[in-house]
Amino acid sequence: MIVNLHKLLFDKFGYSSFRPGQQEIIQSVLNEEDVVAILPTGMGKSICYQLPGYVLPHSIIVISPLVSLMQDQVEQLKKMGEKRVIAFNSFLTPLEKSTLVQKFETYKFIFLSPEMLIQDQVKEKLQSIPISLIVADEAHCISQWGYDFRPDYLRLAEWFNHSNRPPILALTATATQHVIDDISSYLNMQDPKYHIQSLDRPNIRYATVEVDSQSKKFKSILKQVNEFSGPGILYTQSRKKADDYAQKLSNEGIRIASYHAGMEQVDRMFVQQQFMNNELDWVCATNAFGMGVHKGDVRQVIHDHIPSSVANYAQEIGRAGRDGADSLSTLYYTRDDKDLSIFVATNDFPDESHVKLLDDTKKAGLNPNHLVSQNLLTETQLRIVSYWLSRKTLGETNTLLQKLKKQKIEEIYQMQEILINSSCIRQQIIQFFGQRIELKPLNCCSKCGLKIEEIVESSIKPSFELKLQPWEKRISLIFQKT
DNA sequence: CGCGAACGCAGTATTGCGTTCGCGGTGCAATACT
Repeated sequence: MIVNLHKLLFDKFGYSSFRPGQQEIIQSVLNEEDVVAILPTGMGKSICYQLPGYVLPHSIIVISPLVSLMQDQVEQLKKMGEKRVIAFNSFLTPLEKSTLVQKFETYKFIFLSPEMLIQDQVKEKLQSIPISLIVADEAHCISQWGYDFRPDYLRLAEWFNHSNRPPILALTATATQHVIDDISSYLNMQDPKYHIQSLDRPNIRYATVEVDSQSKKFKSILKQVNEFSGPGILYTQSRKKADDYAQKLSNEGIRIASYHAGMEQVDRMFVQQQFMNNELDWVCATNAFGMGVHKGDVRQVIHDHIPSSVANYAQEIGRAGRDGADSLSTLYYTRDDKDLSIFVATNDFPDESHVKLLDDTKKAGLNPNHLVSQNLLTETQLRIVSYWLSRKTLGETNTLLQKLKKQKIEEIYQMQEILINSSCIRQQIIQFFGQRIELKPLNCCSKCGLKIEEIVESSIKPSFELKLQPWEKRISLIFQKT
């Protein structure tokens, strides 16, 4: 297919050149190859399917993890003048859904969740219309969520598992070899092309600070947020802590709000909007916050805990400095924090008793949903155990769940290891993704001479004048060039 | 599991000690209520 991609890029998107990787990915897509594309955060992943949309003749299916993300992307495409676009999700009424599903072929871009994708009426319709491309957006979710949170992520290939299916494009910013393997195998890819960009973010400095108590941690973080302005994201491990920090800092005059899954959807959207519009300088959030937050000038990301994996850590700190300007990530932890991280990660993990309970219930011909209403199983536990039990024997399911739980714990130890050993943090993160760093900036990380705690501790009480100074000046020491 | 807030206690002003208790992530779709 001969297409002037640069002209199309300029005409439709207003850009005069591609960012690294984009053109190769788009070319592969137009060559009808299966593609796994790994681009660092902020490197324009959506262009990789939006541009082919103007070349390819038929519909493009985009599998998206969050309804809010779908809505955003639909809005973005509509703003660009594309009307043939739909987010097919539970915001629609049953009547709207049954009407719209019949008109799928009239849409250029159809956004769907994995859960919606495998519903019978959707599945059947999609099998009957011409489709040019299937896109798995944020494809690491297959690996990250499929096994123990949203099992429908492991079922994406069910409806297109045939010989003349359209090509598939998987997009993500974070992927280890293991995740890449999961993506290509669960999407049933045929001899996929890999387009992998360097995931190193030289403009982000990695600070880690070990403190000896929770209260010290709390105080240091308050001080850092107070004295070094944002925009920034403060990640906590619980909803309550997110609220606590936000309230305390808000009382001290910081424009901050909390964000977590315990909040109403509209409030969450409002906080995200305010943050993106610079009406808030900080968001204090659980790991619910981040996907789809396209804000270039986030200068800081702070953690008050040990993230549940190196991949999650990389994802979260990667939300800083998308504009390429110097940014700082700081992780505060205590010696015991890993225990809480392990508890949180494995607390509701289904075990043998849950598997037996569901197996017995099914054998007795009873409705498993009663187990949830009787609080014997959580909804997630039911979904996970059902998924595996319907595909494996009781024994296999137990073994698998045990293995998954062990893996989750192992991932936390891996994360902790990065914090406590003496090697460069940047190097360790990049090695984790099987890559090498090209250039180490000065004051690269806490292991390479960055002393963030001294800078935070030595800073003078904030005054009106100080607060007016740009944040870069306050800690310019960190960002001296090599 | 393990932290820390809250409480009870002693005994009368404030603090300190021991114990109990609460708390801990991620989302879809659909349903049942206002």
